[in-house]
Amino acid sequence: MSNVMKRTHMCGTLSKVNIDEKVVLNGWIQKKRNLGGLIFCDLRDKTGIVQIVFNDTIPKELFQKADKLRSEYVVGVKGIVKERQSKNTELATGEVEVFVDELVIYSEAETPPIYIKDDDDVSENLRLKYRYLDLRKIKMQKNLSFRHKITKVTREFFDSEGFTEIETPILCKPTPEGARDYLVPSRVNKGKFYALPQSPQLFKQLLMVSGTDRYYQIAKCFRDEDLRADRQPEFTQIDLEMSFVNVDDVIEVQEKFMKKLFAEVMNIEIQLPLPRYTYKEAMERFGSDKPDTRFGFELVSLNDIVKNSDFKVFTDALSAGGDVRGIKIDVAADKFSRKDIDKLQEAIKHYGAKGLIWIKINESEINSPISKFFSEEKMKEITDAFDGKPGDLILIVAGKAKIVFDSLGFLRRDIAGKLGLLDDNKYNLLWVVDFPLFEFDEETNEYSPVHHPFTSPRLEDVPLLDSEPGKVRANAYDIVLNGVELGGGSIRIHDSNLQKKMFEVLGLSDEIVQNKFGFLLEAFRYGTPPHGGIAYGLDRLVMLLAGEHSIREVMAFPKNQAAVDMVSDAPSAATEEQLEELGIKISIED
RNA sequence: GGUCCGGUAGUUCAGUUGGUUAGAAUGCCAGCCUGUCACGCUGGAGGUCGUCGGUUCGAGCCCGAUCCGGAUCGCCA
Repeated sequence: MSNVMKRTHMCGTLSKVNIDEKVVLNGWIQKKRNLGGLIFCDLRDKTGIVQIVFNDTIPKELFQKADKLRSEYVVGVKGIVKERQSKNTELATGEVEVFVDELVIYSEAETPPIYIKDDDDVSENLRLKYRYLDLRKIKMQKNLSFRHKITKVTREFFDSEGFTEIETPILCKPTPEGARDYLVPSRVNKGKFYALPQSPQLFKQLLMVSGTDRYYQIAKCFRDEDLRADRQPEFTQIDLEMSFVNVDDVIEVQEKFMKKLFAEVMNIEIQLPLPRYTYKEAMERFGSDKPDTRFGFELVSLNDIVKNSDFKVFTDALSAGGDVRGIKIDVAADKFSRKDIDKLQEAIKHYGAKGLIWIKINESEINSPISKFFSEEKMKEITDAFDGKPGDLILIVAGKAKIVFDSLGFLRRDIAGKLGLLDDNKYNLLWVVDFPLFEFDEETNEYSPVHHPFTSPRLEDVPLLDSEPGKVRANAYDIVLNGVELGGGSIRIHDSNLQKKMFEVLGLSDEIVQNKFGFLLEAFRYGTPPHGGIAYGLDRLVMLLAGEHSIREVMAFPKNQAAVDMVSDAPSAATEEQLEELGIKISIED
C-alpha cells in the first residue's frame, strides 16, 4: 500500500498558465507510448487528459517503473509542467505536458473488456455490464456532471419561487395511473404489498390540502412496463404542485424555469412566451401531440377535395368517418426510389396504415399510382393543396384519424431525420394545451382518462360530461422539446361533486373509488385549495440538452431492455427463507 | 404479447456453392526504438463459431428448437 499523493490539479485543467509549476496529479493511465529512451503516457481523470513524460533525466529505477505502466493503472505523479515542443491541438491540455520525477502506482489493472474511449463502438450490453468502466469515459463523466448542474439549477429556481422540496414515500399504495406497479411484499404485513410510486401524484395533492402551497421534488418513479430508448423502469421526475393557480399561472412559472435553465446550462436565451398549440392544432398540423417544429412537412387535409372521387381507398376512409391527409417533402422526389417508398409504407403498417400513396411532381408531368383515378384537373387540385412544385414528393395516407395522424407524424420525423433536417443545435420548446379529457377505448367500450382521473375539465365543457364526454377538453398541458414530451401536468379537480361526476363517466364504482383513493377524497372534504402542477422527465430533459439520443447515456446505472441491471444482475430469485417469511409461493413453471 | 435484426478471438467485424489447419483490424504479451500522441518496426499468444438436436461422407454456413441481445408496435396519465 502506498500513501496517496496530495493532488494539486486535475488533469484536464492544466494549460500554459501552469508552466514551470510543480504539480501532483492522480488518475488513470489511458495509454502508454514507449519510444525506447522516452515514455509518454496519457493520464486521465474526470476532467480530461494530460500527457506526462518520462525521459533520461530521471533515475533509472523510475524509468523502469514507468515502463511497467499499463492501461487503466491508477497512479499518482509529481512533476513540472512544461510547454510542449510539438503541440497536440486535439487535446484541451495539448500545449503542455508534465515531466515526472515521482511516480506512485496505486493499483494495477487487468486489460479492460471495453475501451475507455469516448468514441468506442462496443456493444451497449457490455457497456452496461461494465458500467463502472464505461463511466470512466470523460464524456460519461461530463454527462453526469451536466445532469448534476441541471438538478442544481432546478433546486435554486424552485427555491427562489417559494417552493419547498419534500420527500414523499417510496412504499405506497398502488397509484391510480395506468402503468403496471412494482409490488413490494411486506414481512410485517404478511400477504400484503406496497407499490413503488409511478409518481408522487396523490401525495403532492395531499400536500396542497396540507397548506404547503408550493411543493417540488426530484423524485424517483417506477413503472413495470416495457423499455425504450427513452423509457426506463425507474426514472426521475422534477415533480411540482402549486395552490391557488390556473393553467396560465403554472405555465408562467415553468417558462421562467425553462428560461433560467437554458440560460445557465446551455447559454441560450429563449424567447417567452413559448408557442402554444391546442391538441387539435398539433394533431392536424403535425400528426402528433408532441410536435417537432424544427422543420416543415406539415399535414394537409384532402378530405374536401377527394370526397366525391371514384377512388375507393379515399372514399371508403371518408365514409367510415376517417381522413385523407398527406405531407409534401420539398424537392425530394428524386431522393426517394420506389424501394425507399416501399420501406416507408412497410414502416407505417406498424401504425395500422393499409398503404402509402405517393405523388411525384416532375417538370412536365405528375407521376403517381393514383393518377388514373383522377382527372388531370383534380390531380392539379390535389398537388395545389400542398403548394406542390416540380421536384416535390407528396405522401398520402387514408384511414381512421388516429392511423392517419400516427403514420404521417412518423413519416414527417423519419424523413426529416433521413434528410438531415433534425438540427441538434435548435431547441424548439412549446406547449400543447386543451387535451381531450377522455379517450375512448374501443376494446373495452369505455372512456379512460388521457391524463389521470383528477384532471380538471375546462369549466365551459363541463355540461358535455354527460352528453359527449369525448369532446370535453382538459385543463391539461404538455411541454414539448423537439418532438419529445418533456413534461405534462394539469389543474386538478378540487370540487368533490365534479370529482364524483368524473368517476361516474369513467364507470368506476364507489367501491373501487373508495378502495383506490378514498383517502384522497376524504382529505378533499376538509378544505381543498384549487391546485395544479406538472412533472418533467428529468432523464429526457438531460438527454436532450446533452445532445444524447438515449436516456441511458445520462443515467449512471440504467437497466437493459429486459429491465435487468447488468452490473448486479438484478432482479434475481429470492431464497426459500425469504419467501417463507413473506408468505409467498412462486408458481411459475420452468 | 406481436414483428424484424443480430450472436464467430478480449473488442469490432469478414467468412463465397456445405469441403484441408476459421481470417482481418484493434487490443494483449515479448523484443527493438529519444518527441510520440491511433507512435513505428519484428515476432507471439489468443476460438466450445450462443446452446441443444437434426440433415450430410463432411456444418460457422442448411433445418428445427432454445437461450441471450437490440430495434419497433402493443403497452407506457
